[in-house]
Amino acid sequence: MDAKTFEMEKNYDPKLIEDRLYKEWEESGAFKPVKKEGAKSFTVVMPPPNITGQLHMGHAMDMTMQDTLVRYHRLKGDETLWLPGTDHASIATEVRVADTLAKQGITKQQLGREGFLEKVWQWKEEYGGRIEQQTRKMGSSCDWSRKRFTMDEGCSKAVREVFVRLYEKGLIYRGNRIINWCPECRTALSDAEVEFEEQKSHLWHVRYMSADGKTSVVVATTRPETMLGDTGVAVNPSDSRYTALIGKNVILPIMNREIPVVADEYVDMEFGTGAVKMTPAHDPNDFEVAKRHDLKIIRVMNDDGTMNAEAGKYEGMTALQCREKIVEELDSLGLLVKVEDYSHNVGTCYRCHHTVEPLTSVQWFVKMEPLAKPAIDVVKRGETKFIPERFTKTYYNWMENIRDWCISRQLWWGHRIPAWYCDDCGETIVSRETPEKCPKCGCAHLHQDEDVLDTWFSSALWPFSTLGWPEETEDLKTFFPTSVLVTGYDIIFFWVARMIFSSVEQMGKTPFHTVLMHGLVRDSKGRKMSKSLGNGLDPLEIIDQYGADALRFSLIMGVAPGNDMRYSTEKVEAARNFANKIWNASRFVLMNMDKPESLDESELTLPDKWILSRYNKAVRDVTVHMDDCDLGLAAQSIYDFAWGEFCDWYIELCKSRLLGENEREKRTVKAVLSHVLIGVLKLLHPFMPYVTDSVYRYIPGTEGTIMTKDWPIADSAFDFEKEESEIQGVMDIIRAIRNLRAEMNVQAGRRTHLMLLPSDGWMDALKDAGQYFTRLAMVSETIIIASRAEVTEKVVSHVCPAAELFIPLGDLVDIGKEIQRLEKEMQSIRQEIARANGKLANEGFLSKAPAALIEQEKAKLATNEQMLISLSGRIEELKG
RNA sequence: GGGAGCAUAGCUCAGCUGGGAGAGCAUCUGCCUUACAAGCAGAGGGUCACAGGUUCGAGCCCUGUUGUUCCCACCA
Repeated sequence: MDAKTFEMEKNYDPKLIEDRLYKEWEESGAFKPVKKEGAKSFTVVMPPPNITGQLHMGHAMDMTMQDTLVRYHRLKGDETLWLPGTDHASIATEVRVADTLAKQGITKQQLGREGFLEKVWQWKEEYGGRIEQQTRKMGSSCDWSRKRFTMDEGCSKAVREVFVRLYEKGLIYRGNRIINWCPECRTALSDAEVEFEEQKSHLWHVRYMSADGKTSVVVATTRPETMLGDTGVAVNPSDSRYTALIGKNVILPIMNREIPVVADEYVDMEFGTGAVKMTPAHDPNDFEVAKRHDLKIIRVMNDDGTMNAEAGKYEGMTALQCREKIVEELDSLGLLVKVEDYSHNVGTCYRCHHTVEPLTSVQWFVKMEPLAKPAIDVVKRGETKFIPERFTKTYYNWMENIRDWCISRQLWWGHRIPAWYCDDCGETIVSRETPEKCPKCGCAHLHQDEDVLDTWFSSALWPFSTLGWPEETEDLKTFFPTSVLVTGYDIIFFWVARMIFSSVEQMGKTPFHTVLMHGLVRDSKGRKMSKSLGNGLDPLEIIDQYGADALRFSLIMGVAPGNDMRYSTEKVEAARNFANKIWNASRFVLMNMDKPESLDESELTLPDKWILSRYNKAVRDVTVHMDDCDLGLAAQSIYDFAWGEFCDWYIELCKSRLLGENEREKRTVKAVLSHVLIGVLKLLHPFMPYVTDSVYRYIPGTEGTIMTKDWPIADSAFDFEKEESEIQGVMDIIRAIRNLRAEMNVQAGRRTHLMLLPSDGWMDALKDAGQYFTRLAMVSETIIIASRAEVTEKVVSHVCPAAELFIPLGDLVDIGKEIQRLEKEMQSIRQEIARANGKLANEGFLSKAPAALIEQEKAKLATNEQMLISLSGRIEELKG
């Protein structure tokens, strides 16, 4: 036994391996791209986790998929870069740090902007590294020397550059428009950042008297408090109930303000009373109507969600308090006509989940229409493909209906908007550099816009800002456009779409040719993992228990792209078992090897040729699936080959020669074993990097890490179609023997004789197969017979395509039951024959099915007919 | 209101351009057979939601129905 092998424990223990191996990979520079003549580049940018974040199952899946692709391409010899980084996560981080400070009794305001930002940077230093360490634990082979942060110097420069360019093209503007306002976070939000949730409420019907006091109109509203800001009532122009009122004024109750009745198509005659109160400052639709009819806009709410001076005596109340009071007052005035139960969707903040108030405010916007169109076109032209394809539709749908993007946030942590205002003349200056003086009036009284940018503004530039843009760097030239973007379908709008239009606009190209989507990792009951439910699982704990390879494999195998998956311990255990299987198969091979052996084709026997041929198939399958980004299928292919064919069959089939005395045979077996084992390790390495690399190093003749070796290529010299079907015949016989033994309750340790009557053409394949039956089917002696007449003992028998087999079992055999059993077998063969005959009698099938398929059916039919003859012959004998 | 996904073995899920339904777990039987009990061998278990259609042939393609999940829109 080789000294190296002796070190191998009986079970694979990830803890002894992972950290040490990762350190070695990283320090050796194996994660860095290697320039090679003629090599293609393969680039993945990591979706940057939040600096406040901790690794969760979603990240684990994301990282695993990326690493799997990256390791595959590295093995294929591509110039491969996986670029890691973190996101400053403006609002999330600010809220988080502010909360922590609040617990210490400190407010943001006390610290002031500078002081607060200092705290956040400290926080970043303290926690920003945490997720990096956790990413390492996953085995992620990203190039840490290139790691980036969305607020580092380069990314900040890219942000300014893009902002200024868009401003200069008129695609960024500042305006007073209705936006989503989170009173809790005290900032504007984009449409994408609002989540709707259904809430039970009421629909209040309120009577507004006409100015002349002769008539009235009843409006229905879910938000009575906003009536304080009403500046009109709208009805549908074709609504005969209200024709007389159009153009007249009504009196807004409580405020006693005269407001006009206008006609607008927006109003649905069927809903409510068919008359809608218009509150342009607090409702997006009303805002649009107001613009068309030149209605006044009166904001009645403060930024903190309380009522302002425009609300008169209600000033200072929260919206809800105000609602109660208003309803009371309307009731006492006799203007409350009725109250209906009503449930409707209320917008909430995606960060703090408090109710979002639509209100008018001066903010910065990106004009989307001119950006959206070319971004749709690149996908239509196939320059970026979504996997699975259905997400293309989601993308189009969003892009085609997109509204302008509100990008300013009333926060401190983030990229400050590069706009300055002249205190003297009011000029707005947007500039890459901090301006010294006002270009219009020449004064130096400038102050910068207080706001920061939406965090997704910088994320949108990630595929090129991380590569050095706007500088023309080597990396940018080599690695842009990137290859595959791996991310969850939940951030198509936030991130993927915005990267595409930003890249098309700034770089003139799509940022990646493939978007590989994955779903959510849910808990075992199918619920979304979340902090509030407390059902989240810590990937690090799983790694601690089962190893990183097991976790990785469990997140990949059997998962279809874009589909949600349920996490289950059983799955991880199964993956852990597979890692152990690989470890032990390797251990077996290595126990019997002390030096490298080379393959000599002339020495190969039936099982050798079979496994080499099957191995070729595995190589082809895995490669195709990897190229298609079908990681789940690729993993399945390796699993099936490694366990189901290599371990279960080849290793067992080769043992008689390997443990025998013939040195030449031994060398051949060793050569085949190591050839296939090394191949399996390479195929599996992208999925299970640790166990594969640690085993690889035990193999005689290998040097260094497996991760920088070559991806296997199927060698067609080792395709053996004939041997594949021959061994199929042998395997059928083995299975039949095992089956018969089990059925007859033969003691497991008892060996039995075997008599074989080969079918036509099978003699060659079977004449040396005795060794396999001996080892795999507890056969003591195999006797090839020429006719059934040679069977003189009490036997059980079975018909396989390759042979009829007989096992003498003496008194265990009950002739009556044996006849029954054989008749049952005959029955199923008859059904098969009927099925095949039916097909072959079908004119349509014969004329339209592929020739190969027809031949296959004919062959099967012939085999089955042969088997039927044997069976009925045997039954006749038993009966006679 | 619009769009999408899912429905396959007891459970969780695969199933590539249509060509005899698969895996893991669970269940039952028997095995510590010198790589592995985290293992080996054997067995049972499915009208591929339902109804039509296309086709020589449908789990897969088309139409509809039912159930379920999600996304978008936001009729006050």
